[in-house]
Amino acid sequence: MPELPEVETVVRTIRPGLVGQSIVNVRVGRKRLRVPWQRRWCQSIDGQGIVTVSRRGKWIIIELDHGAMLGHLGMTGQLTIGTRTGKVDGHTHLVFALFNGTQLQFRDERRFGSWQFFENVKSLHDYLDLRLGPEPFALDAGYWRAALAQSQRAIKAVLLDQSVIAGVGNIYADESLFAARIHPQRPASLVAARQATALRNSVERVLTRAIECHGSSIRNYLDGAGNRGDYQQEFQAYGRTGAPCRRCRTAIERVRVAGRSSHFCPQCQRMD
DNA sequence: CTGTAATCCTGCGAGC
DNA sequence: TGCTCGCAGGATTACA
Repeated sequence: MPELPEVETVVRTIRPGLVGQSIVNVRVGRKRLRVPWQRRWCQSIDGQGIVTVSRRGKWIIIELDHGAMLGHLGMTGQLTIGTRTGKVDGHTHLVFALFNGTQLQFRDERRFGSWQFFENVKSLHDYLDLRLGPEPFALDAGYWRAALAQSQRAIKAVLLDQSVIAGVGNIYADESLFAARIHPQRPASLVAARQATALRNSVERVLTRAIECHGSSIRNYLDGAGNRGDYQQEFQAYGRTGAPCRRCRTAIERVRVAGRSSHFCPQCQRMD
């Protein structure tokens, strides 16, 4: 569910309520998340102050006085700040009570999300650096050109590969490819230099605009205050199978690329 | 190094 | 109404 714009929006909406606060209690649900929460982490976290809240790719980093928590929203994760009396259902797996009476809650229907605690920030970043390429903003042109030139994979598969570029998911890959007029199945190495640059710019533009719209809410996504995003109203390709392309009226098609549904305009986005 | 499929889960809409 | 099927914003692993 959440890609970079949604994660960025969550971080921005929870940050003011978290920084400067301290965690006075941790409650853990029974059901296991993708990465099992270690009970001993509760001891480590209890009583700690929250120093910063940030994002790297689709990951959320909550830095504490000593150590840091690393979270991922998976497909259906919701991280919100509520009141201590607020309702939590069976899908709420972590509740961090704060000194001021509010609480940070993690709710996740499908439980593809995860939360981990690291004793020090360095080890957390080592963990991320192992998995993530550069952020998609101000992406180095040479790096991007080389990344595409040396890959025979479909261009969309490269966009979705977090170790090449961090933060792009299925929605924004489709939207960026549409904007740059590139067919999702086109081998990356065959994307011309001009097109590669166009794609790099499209990714940045699409993500920036999506952040302005507070992300896309199709089904589950909510920001840190429990509000939906609006970017779904601006989708050009994603989820528009059969609908007319907003540029040329040709019906949008859907194919499978890298195991994911991929939406594109067969007229605007040519294979050759 | 590829690509593909399966895996972890729950919920929803389509079709019968 | 109730059932089954396919699909869903992600990451990781196994396997051809």
